[in-house]
Amino acid sequence: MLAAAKSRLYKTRVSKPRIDKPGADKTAANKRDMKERILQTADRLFYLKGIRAIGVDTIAAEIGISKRTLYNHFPSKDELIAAYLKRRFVVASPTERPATDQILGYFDALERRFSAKDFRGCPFVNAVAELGPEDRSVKKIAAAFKEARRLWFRDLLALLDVEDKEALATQLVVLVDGAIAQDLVRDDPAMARAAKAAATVLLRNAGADVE
Amino acid sequence: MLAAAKSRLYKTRVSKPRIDKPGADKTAANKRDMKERILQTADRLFYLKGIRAIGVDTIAAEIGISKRTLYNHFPSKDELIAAYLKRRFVVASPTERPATDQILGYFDALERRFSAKDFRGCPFVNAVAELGPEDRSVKKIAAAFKEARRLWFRDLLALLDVEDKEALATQLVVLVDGAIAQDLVRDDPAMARAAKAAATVLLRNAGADVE
DNA sequence: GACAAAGTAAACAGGTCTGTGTAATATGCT
DNA sequence: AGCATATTACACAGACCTGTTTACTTTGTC
Repeated sequence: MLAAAKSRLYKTRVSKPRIDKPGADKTAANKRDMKERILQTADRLFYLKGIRAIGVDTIAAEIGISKRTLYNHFPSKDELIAAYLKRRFVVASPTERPATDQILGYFDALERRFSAKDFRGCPFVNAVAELGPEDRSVKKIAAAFKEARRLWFRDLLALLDVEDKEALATQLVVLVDGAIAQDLVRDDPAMARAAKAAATVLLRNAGADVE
Repeated sequence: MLAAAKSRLYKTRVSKPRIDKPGADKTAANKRDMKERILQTADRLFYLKGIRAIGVDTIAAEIGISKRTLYNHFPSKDELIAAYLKRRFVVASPTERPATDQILGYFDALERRFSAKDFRGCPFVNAVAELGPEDRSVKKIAAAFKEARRLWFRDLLALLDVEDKEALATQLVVLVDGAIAQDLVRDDPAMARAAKAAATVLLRNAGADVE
């Protein structure tokens, strides 16, 4: 009764259902889940709508948690943004397939991504464009990602017998980012095919066996 | 005296120096100047700091005019953004130089722009990234610009004897935007050179006389 | 000198955003 | 059963943003 009497001071807070609220489970495992769930939602909204366009309120509301909980997992929006970008930092690992297949297949995968409804350009380029180059930490992550992808191409090129694999790898990432930028603005997945055609010419010109 | 008595109602507004305020000249010619001056300042700030990062207050304060004056020239910030992008919509006109020189020279010019202190990527791509693809008008202007540049390349290629100039023109703009995106993130003007080298290979492969 | 046009400062309305404070409540673990 | 911890709802501070209003001033022109 004491609790009830006290709670009358606070608007309409007597005893809410609170049945299947998302944050109900408080085990250590689910605490990690919560962080991951916040990241997943932030990823989707930041990427689709823009980092500046999405407030922390929106993210919390989308998950169904309070803003306070979000701030218990991430000390600031900046930290959440950094975590979002770090989580996007995934570079494909080389497979058993022939190197040329993997390189040219990358452009096929790109075209498939362009065709997806929820594609909205490169999250790293977008973040730098949105937050400005003054944001050192964001730019650093973005630059690291771009270099990692360049190295992925370079290591595949090393398996081939091409001249100047460093330069060629740089040209390939230029083609990739160019296709992405063009598709972002023009909504034309064929840009990936154009980039692939160019990549094919460059590979053949460098002495690789293509086709 | 009456005016003085009245004005006492308003804080500290008795008679300010107002000597060489920018908006002092009110001829029709200078009215155009004012609009242009607003656009110039908006351009610089929007491009360097980002459209969302700059408020209309900041622009007005930078010029030394009142916010009201700015709103007398542009009915809303959206209109100012649109005018900013339209003003950026400048495509080089073809010159007397040989077509290959013009095409490859474009990448040299790109490298020079990358090296400039105030380069910050493609204003159209940045605007789409910042404002989101839902902003139809911005995306439309951006797409039109990209297409205009592609046509510029295509018309130059038409002067050469190359096969499939449409496809090659697309590949060239992919290289241009790729170099821009890479430089934006990595601050490396050499990206323009990498794109130029790739363009050279593509041109030669298509049957153009290069070098 | 009078007047219209354009500009000015400053406050304001109404909105959004990040981040914090607080009291109450729910849950897992011992 | 009791305790630590996580979570909740909600209010709020403080900042900034777009756009408007108001009373007044400056300027060129007639």
